[in-house]
Amino acid sequence: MPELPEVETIRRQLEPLVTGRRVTRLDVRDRRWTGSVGPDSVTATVSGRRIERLSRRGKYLIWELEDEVFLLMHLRMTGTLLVDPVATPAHTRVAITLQPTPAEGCGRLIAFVDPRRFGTGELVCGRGALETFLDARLGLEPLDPAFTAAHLRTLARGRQVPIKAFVLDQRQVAGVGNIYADEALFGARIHPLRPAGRLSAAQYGALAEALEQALRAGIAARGATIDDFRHVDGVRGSFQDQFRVHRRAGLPCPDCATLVVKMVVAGRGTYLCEACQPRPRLRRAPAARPSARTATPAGSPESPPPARRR
DNA sequence: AGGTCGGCCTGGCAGC
DNA sequence: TGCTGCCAGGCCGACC
Repeated sequence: MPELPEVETIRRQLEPLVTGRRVTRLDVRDRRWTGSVGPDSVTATVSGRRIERLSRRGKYLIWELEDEVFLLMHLRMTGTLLVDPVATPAHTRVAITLQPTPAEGCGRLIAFVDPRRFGTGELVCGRGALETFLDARLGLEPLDPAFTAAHLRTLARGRQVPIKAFVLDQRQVAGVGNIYADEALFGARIHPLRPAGRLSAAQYGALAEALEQALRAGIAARGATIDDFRHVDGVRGSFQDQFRVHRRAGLPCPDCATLVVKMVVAGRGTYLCEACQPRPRLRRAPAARPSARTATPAGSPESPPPARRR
């Protein structure tokens, strides 16, 4: 599923092919693809405009068109962008035709393909509106120089949600999805269920670093292909070959050979090594008391009844 | 306000 | 073989 490295891979491949060219026509074939602005309006606004830049923030791919028109694409789980597919692929939701260049003599077709139809397109007019849109949805990316241990610690202060849920929250940490969250938490030796606000100072540092490393490794490998993700020419990414825990339940941890386990955190399949990522101790009554199994019979002199809390 | 959960969607696969 | 039903999950909105 496309996370930051996958979207960045697409952006880098697409950028030289589209920058400076004019959109002949944008054809929205699935009316549910567009957000607040209707498909006809998206078509009318985008068609005929020149592409000035292709940028990215978090998992959004941003087509920057002339006159401060921005088309924000989100691939969600199964979205892919294909350039000049041999035939129009099944599940094509949007088709973009680019004006021919003198050198090529023919236009290019870019297809937004998305079997599960979770992907979306959003049209935003004006740079201020773009910033407002993004700032409301996205926090800093781990690749941002300002994304430090101190930043993470401040964000997480007082939060009780599991750290995995926290890093998956795009308003906190932009660009991280299920794959890179698992890999980064393993890299930082942090259990995914640990409350976000209860990491040690060293752990915030390790996590900030591990998130950045995981994303950079993903970009270097041109993303991960589990089932749907493809490069713009249909080629697969290779980061899945470097997974250390993600989707490796029952296989040995690369560091200690303990078998990787799968659990559900924040509704997501979550993979970890329980030896390398020790489970947080449960917060309970301050005084340790004997468990029911080993307790001496109630009322005996050795075992006064435990003090009730509150 | 912080946290949890269901809905969206459909291909693939396990189980019968 | 063919059917049913479950699972995957990013994001949003409803709910507690």
